[in-house]
Amino acid sequence: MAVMQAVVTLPKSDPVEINGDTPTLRLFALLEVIASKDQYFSLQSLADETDVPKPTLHRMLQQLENAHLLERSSDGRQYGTGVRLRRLAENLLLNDTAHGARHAVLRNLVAEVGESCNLTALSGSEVIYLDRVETPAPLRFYLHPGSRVPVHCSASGKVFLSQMAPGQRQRLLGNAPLEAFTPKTLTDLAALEAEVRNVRRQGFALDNEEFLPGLLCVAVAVPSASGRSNLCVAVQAPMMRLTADKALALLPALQRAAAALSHIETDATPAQGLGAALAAVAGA
Amino acid sequence: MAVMQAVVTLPKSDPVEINGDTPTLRLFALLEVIASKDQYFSLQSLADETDVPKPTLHRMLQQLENAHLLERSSDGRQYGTGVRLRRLAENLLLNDTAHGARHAVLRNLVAEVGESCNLTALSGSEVIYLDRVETPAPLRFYLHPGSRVPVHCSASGKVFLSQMAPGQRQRLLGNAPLEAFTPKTLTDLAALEAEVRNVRRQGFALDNEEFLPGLLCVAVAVPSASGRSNLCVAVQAPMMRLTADKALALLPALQRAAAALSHIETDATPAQGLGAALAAVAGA
DNA sequence: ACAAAGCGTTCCGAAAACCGGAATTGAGCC
DNA sequence: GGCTCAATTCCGGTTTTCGGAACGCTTTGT
Repeated sequence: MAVMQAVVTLPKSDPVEINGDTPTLRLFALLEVIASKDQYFSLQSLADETDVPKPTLHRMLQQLENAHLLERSSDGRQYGTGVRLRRLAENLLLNDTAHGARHAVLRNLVAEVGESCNLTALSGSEVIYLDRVETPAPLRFYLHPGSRVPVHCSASGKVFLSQMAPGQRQRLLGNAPLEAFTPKTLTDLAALEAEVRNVRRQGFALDNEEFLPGLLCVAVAVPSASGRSNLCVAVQAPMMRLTADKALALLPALQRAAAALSHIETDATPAQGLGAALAAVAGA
Repeated sequence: MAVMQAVVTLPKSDPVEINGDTPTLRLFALLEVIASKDQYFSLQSLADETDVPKPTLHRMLQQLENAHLLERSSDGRQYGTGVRLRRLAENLLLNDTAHGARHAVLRNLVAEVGESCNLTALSGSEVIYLDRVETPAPLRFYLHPGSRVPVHCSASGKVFLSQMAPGQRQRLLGNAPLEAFTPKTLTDLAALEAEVRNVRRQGFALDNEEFLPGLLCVAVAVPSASGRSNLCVAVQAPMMRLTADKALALLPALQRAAAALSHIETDATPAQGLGAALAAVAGA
């Protein structure tokens, strides 16, 4: 990362273009800027970093607020995401039409490792299961797609935490106690922080009976261009079949699947569209 | 007009409104319809279920496709979500930790008091439910997030009123008569004024069947630096389970939750200057 | 206490984007 | 070829958007 300098004056960062040939697309570009923030923001701060005229920005934000896509802290100076926008985002990820391609990758992975695999995302303060494929083995833990699990005691959750800035992580965890689901659940903030640092270093996370007794789980992030991903692939199995040692041996397969999923996310070009994604899967 | 005879044709399901006062909002409404689909769709199928004229729909979809928000299969007949839209959805959820943290506090509070809890804000002349967590008990009053309630007959509303300057309060209430929802609703301006003064003195507000018969509700303000926060936490329950006496016993828990929420708000606020950023770095 | 600065908000005429009925093109099917 | 159904283009009337300038409110500085 860049060296911190004590430059007291304005950071005066790059302009951050709000492009788009139509008003609507400009609005989307604005939303993308907003989506990249992990803090509330003011009209002025946006005006500073986008060189969109203030009245224009005001109108845009007002429009989004009226539609409940954004919310405003009622002193009128801070904006944040609204209910409707969050719901839209969740539905998009859940009903994703690239779902089929991803599902194929998961199915493949299950065939290779022989245990149930999940695709997860972070939503609010919980991990949500976007998709999953079951092991053929008769003994299994079943968590159906769409269900949610706390961040602090799931492998995927710990991966997400490991990608956050310290402040953001603190905000998410600091205000509610860490609920214990099993004796092995990490309920101490310092211990969790250490574990998270560990996860960041090794690039994967383990859940060793921290959520359900007898359940072991390994997760890796699906790489994304930005370096911060909101998708994880994970294997899970009863400890009876999968010990921590054996789980580590599955990492290469997991990482291969993660890479394939990453391609699905980025590869699709308008010219070839869905075909390309499907072909990529077939090649895997 | 001819007599209709061969009415054998289409089931003609419900229209599915695409509302919105501006072109952009109409486009969002369309995206919401799309986001609810779990498979590819054609222009025609959308036209059938939304009664938006085909050329209009075509233009909208084209616009979204050009912006890579949607993708189209190479034969041009099937649409699906695009890379950019998925990334937007992921980023939105990924960075929305403020909301996640607030939700966690609410969940916690519900676990403690055993009744449904809400987070509310003043929006215009009404109280809006920002978020809520349900009691596990089977008997409940359900008001979903995003719904609105009048100020004069809700606990949160009275808290908001109690923080206003007299002139502001008068402006808000003076224009329309106070609608009576139950026999207990305060419809007299002087009575309401007295109640509000009461609320300010004691620091919390009670709604004793003033909005819905059988519903009791207690609210406290989430403290803010400015001294006038427009965020409230509230517990609500059927009087059958929660009498006014018992409700008072929950106040300490409520206030603790309010304090926690207050921290989240200030943490997630960019504030003035570098303070927040430096604090975050120091936390590393 | 008063002035200055910063921020959100409102105004309004010019310019751009949107709308959708009607007509056109292009596949796929008797 | 003739027919059907879907996607696409046309185009002029209507609705939105745009943003410089000016206005108020609050905070900051002296």
